[in-house]
Amino acid sequence: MSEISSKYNPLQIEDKWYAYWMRHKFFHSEPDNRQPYCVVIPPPNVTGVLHMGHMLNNTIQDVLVRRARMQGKNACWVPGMDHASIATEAKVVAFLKEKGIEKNTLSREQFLEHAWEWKEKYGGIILHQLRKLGASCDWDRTRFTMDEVCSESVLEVFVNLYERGLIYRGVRMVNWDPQAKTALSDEEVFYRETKGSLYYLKYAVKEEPGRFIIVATTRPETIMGDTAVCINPTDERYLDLRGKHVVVPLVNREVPVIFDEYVDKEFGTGCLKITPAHDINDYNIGQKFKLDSLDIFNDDGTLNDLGGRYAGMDRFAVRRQIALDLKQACLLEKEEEYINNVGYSERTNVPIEPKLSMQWFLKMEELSKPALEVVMNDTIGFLPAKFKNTYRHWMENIKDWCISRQLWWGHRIPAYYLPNREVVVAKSAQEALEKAKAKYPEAASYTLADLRQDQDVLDTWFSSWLWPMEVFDGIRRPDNAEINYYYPTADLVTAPDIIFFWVARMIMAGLDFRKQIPFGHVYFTGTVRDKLGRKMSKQLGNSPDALKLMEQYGTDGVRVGMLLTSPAGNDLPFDESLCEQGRNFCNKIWNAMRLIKGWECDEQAPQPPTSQTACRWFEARLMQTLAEVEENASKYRLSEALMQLYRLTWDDFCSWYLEMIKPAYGKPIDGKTLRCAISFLETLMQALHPFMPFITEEIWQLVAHREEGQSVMFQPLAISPLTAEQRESLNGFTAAEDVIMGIRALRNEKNIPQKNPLKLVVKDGGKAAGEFDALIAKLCNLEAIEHSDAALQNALSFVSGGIEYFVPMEGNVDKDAERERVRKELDYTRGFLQSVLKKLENKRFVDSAPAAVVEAERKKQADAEQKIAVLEAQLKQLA
RNA sequence: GGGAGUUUAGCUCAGUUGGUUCAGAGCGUCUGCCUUACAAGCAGAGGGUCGGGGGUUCGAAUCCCUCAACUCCCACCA
Repeated sequence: MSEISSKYNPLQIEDKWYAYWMRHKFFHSEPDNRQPYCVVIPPPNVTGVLHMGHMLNNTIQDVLVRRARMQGKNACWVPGMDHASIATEAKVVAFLKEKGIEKNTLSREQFLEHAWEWKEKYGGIILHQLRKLGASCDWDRTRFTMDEVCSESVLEVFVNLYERGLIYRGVRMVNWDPQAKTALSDEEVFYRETKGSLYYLKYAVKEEPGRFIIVATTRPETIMGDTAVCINPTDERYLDLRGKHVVVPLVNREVPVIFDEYVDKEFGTGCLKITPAHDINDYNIGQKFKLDSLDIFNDDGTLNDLGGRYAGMDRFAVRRQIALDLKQACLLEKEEEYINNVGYSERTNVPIEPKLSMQWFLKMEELSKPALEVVMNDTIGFLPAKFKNTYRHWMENIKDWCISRQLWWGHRIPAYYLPNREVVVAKSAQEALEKAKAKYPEAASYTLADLRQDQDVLDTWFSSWLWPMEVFDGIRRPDNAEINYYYPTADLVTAPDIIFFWVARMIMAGLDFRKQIPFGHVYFTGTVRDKLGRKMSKQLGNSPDALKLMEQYGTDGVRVGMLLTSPAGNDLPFDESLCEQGRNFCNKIWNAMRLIKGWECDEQAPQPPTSQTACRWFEARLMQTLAEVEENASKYRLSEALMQLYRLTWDDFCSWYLEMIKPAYGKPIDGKTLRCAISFLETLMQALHPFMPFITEEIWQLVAHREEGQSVMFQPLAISPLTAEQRESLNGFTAAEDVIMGIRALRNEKNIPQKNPLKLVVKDGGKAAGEFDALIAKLCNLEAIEHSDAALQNALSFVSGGIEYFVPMEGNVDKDAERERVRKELDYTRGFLQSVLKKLENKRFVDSAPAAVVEAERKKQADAEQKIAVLEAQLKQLA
């Protein structure tokens, strides 16, 4: 035994077994005639590094996949990466900047060259980190959302949807970064409370000379773009202005007064200036009232010609200047400090400017209907189900999806503009040219050089929404053997914050292109938070280093730590002490193995009856618990399943069973018991393997001779229903356990060390000993158990299962203390009996409650009465 | 502003159709143990009027109403 360390040392063991699994291609899957079990990974960003969210998410996937694999299913977990256009482009831009290269000095082609180079060199680190986590992915199938299959699939889908009239171009307000001179996606804008001023401007009423209305605005520099002033139709202060006009100050342009509910009567003066080109709400109102849209800014944030004498000045300079000019012209009523939420560019940290631009959209209404239905009717099961509400709310209010992004890294939109100002959508320039020629007579002379491809790329999600199909090349070759076998996939594990971005859209794509749901269940993980309940983020620096954690506590320890406290949909308040608990569990298992391996075996020795009882009992316990574990796991209650195995291993196996069969110090163990113990340990390793893949493989391999190529991961659990004998054994143990705890409590209370043997007298009328008696004697160090029909003097006593037990004491027992103890218990039991009787005396209870419930109350009554009789007798003895 | 959710022991959470097993688990705390696999351990103990109030019921952590606190998502603050 001495050669095995008393501490489990995960480091070498983990690498060793991962290499072994890879060498034997245990994770590789090919279609065959077994039932498939397929999971596609939520593809991490190609730029990503492993963080706690990935740890949780991928651990759960690995548990599900390993369980299925062990059950004999053809398990296939497909890994991959997302090109993540925004995040990656930002990274590459920053990387180039460090090398002194500005993005806007590069051509698109040059930039993409750098980007691919960067991707090859630094991308995909996370996939290697997932191996450290033990992820049993089929690495041969690794996909990238910008590889050939995905790129072609995306183009095909785009063309298809365009031809069906579902994709169209439209105007939309985008976030413009005047410094970077680029549009930003919503994700690249962060909002910050910013101190500013609220300016109260005087607009003259044209029809009533001398009358002014006051408009409050934070952006006086946009008055050049005003095309109306809007008032709430229920605002009595201004009802008489209906049909009238006001004059924009300084600009001296007449604009109509319009009325719309949108305006908040309480805010400012209740008058809102409308600048459709520079505010999304104003734009919507402008659409509604068919107002002109005056774009007053240049791309760099200076004013254009519409700015009149302010043309060429920067927007903020104009704001200051206009305030002064208005004041001078007596058109500024007042100016007050005001704090509002301003959007800033993540890239340049300057306030973004809303700007109208032409974008591509996908119509969602038609696609969303069937996708809503399959979730509401549980064809796709959401775990937990509460996310069905969230999903429904979104799907019922779905808006068209803006799919274009003003970036370079991504799938370029396959739209080609022709000299005749028409647009053609096709998978390639060549096809576009042919389409153009077929459609427009004047295109006969066009060449490829006349085609101008759209500059924008597609939203990242426009490729990931095809992910479950793309990974099997199911878009380009919809009838191939793999997609037919693996699709629909079984389970998807993801975070709830991308339920709309990703989950909903995969369902729509699956139903639309394959007429089949993409997955059977969606397991939503929670958010990993720190002890203070904050989200883990780079800014806060409150995220532990995932790799360091695994090094420190062992991968299995970290996996257990995370899983123990993360039921589906619940946040995971992460605390390193959880990993410590996981590590301690590994150590416990390790030492159980050390104990068993350390026993010398004597094949000639007969099996002691105590061991026979113990083995019979533990087998029953094992079957009972494994059935419950299966029940929980099949309902995706993984935390609960793991906790049950934790207690089965720690309490039942280590604390009870091993103590029961442990031979006397230095003595060998009999062969039968040893084989039993090893077989139980093997079963435990199988059951724990999906949760703790490394230590279970190590121990499974250590406790018996294995051939090269064998693995615990393919050993299905054999769970049989409990027999009558097994139930009896479980009951016997429960009774024995109570007696043992009684004796231990006694020892504890009276400070009698375990090594001092005691005698136990059972007042059961001289009945024969039960099969657990010998075990009680062994575990409590009793020199004898005697059965008697009389109470004992000079002894400590306790009651268990309605029977009195005595432990004779040398010297005198403190009768007063004993009496006090018995009286207390008697009082409690009488009170309990009272409450039971109260129920039973209630006629309405007896009449209306189910028979079983009433019966149970009657049994409680009988038990309590019996116990009271015993206690009363004891009290008499002590008197 | 719109929607959803949560509230049970010091912490993190179970608790399925209202009723046996209903007030539970793990961790932490406290007490006693360096006992021969493990001190990353062993044996015990304490701890909660199930967020407040009201109602339905023979019976409520569970169903209804109401109040309060917290969290998340979406939209947005002229």
